Amino acid sequence: MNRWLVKSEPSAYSWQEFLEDGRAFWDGVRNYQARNNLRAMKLADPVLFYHSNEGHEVAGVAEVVKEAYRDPTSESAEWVAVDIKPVRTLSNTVSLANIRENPRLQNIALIRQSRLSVMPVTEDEFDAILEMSESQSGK
DNA sequence: GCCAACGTTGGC
DNA sequence: GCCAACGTTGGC
Repeated sequence: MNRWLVKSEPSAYSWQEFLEDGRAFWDGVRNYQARNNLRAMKLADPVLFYHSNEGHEVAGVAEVVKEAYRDPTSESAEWVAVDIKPVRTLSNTVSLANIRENPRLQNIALIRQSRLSVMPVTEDEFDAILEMSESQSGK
């Protein structure tokens, strides 16, 4: 099983909207590296949902419910979409600033490749983010 | 609003 | 095939 992180601008599609929808088509990706990551997603892989541009935070955990298929929003067959559904909302969001401060997350693609919108996350990185969410009881 | 990072395009 | 110009993303 692999773990992933996807970015969304809250003004375009927020975690809250995703919760209300109960499922989302992850389409519109037009970057080869991101597409390759979409193609590698398997059913039930966990996916962190990150708010870019505004918020700068991981808001929740989703999972893959449909593996890559041709992106209906593109005329070209080279682009793909996946479907994901919300699994749980983090008890506390984990901010980019906090991620930067965590020694376990120094190599996370979110920091190293800030423009990539779909990226793999290691098991340790995934666990570290969930632990940070649980431990920030006062914030 | 600015700027760094980086992907894409097009001239040569 | 190289590289400059340009566009986009996303943090600050």
